[in-house]
Amino acid sequence: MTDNEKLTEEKIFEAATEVFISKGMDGARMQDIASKAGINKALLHYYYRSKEKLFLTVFEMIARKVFRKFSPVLDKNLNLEEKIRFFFREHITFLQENPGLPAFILNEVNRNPERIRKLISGIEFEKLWTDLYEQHRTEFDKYNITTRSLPQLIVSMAAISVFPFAAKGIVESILGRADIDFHEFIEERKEFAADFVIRAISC
Amino acid sequence: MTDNEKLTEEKIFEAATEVFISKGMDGARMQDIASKAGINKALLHYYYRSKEKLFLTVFEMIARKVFRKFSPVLDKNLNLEEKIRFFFREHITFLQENPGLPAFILNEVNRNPERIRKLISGIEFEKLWTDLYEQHRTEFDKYNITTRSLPQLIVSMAAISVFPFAAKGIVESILGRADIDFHEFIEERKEFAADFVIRAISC
DNA sequence: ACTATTTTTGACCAAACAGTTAAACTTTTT
DNA sequence: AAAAAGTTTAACTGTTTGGTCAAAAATAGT
Repeated sequence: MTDNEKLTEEKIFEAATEVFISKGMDGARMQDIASKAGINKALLHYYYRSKEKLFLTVFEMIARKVFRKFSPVLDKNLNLEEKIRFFFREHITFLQENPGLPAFILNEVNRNPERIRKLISGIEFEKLWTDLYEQHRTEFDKYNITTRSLPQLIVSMAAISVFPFAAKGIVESILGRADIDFHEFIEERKEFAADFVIRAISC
Repeated sequence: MTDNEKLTEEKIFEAATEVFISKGMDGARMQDIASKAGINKALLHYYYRSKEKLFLTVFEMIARKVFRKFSPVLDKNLNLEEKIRFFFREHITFLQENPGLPAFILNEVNRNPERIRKLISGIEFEKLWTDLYEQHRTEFDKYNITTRSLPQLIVSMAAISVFPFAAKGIVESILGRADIDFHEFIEERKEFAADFVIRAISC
């Protein structure tokens, strides 16, 4: 039955996603994934031939999901300030719902750098830079953002958004000492981050 | 010979540090560490009883090294702006020399959150916050930095400094597409980051 | 109802792995 | 120089792991 097949394959994929995110490629056990999916270990290899193949499927899907979250910024018809607010609101909300993704991706990319090359080799970055530049040429001039400093700005924005989740354990621990709840901190961060960046560029 | 002993133990520790940083706890193999140290695998267990013990020794040493790098900011007799410049210059330079540390620590803390609790339980954060506040009370008032926004600011500064290294593979790849060298990018970042933060708070 | 195909399982395998042991070798102590 | 203590090794062990296989169970095709 092709209906059942979809179900099983999906159950495996979901279980694998969970286990890989929390344990990483090396720490994950095929038996754990099978158990979590409520099936036999042999059935895992029936659907996905090897651990490597299963991992790659999961990793690509997650990476795509994450990187996709950066692009809506490009086609929104907003001015630079609105775009920055839009980005932090949407992106941090996405990470709130998927707090484990940054650490997972960062770790796996570091463990095997070729993975990222394959993933981003399909993206037309040249077009991306130029598009962004075209869209906000006058504002970039006004704010003194040059070809040289734009990457610094973008990496900084990604950092401000992603880092608290990538370092969740540490940040959570330290905030706890000051009686600050992580969730509250993140909620406030959506606005703080936008204000912060906008002030930084508009002086 | 206690001289030889030190040498062997040190050789093991150095080899273990290298392997653990590049492969992580789960990915590291005792045999690899032994080979890299130029010794027998049994000798590893003679000096450090188990993989867990060896890892913990290495991890604590690295974590201490990293966290220590945040504290000099507190006892330097500089005004807030100078301190921010000092922090980014020193911290980014440190990460330049140890580019693998952020990803390693972030990953291992995520993999086992209790580790961090033990580490930072010894630090007096309450004193740390208040010290910082005492030192720069007037400047904080002037810049509108409140008890509420200070943690946001500090996490943002850590993010701006650490993230490019934690996500080195990704950042390097994307920069490469725009013909920007990672090392150059980092070199420029020391000043960019300081300017960025100072402008963000002084408006 | 019978056959062919697909899905699922339990039992198994070889490789990899952390850790052990007993003996050889080296250094220190007396 | 002999005994004691500390260091290093090769060979081994028990377990965990990813992966296989043949047979059973379920489903689809006729």
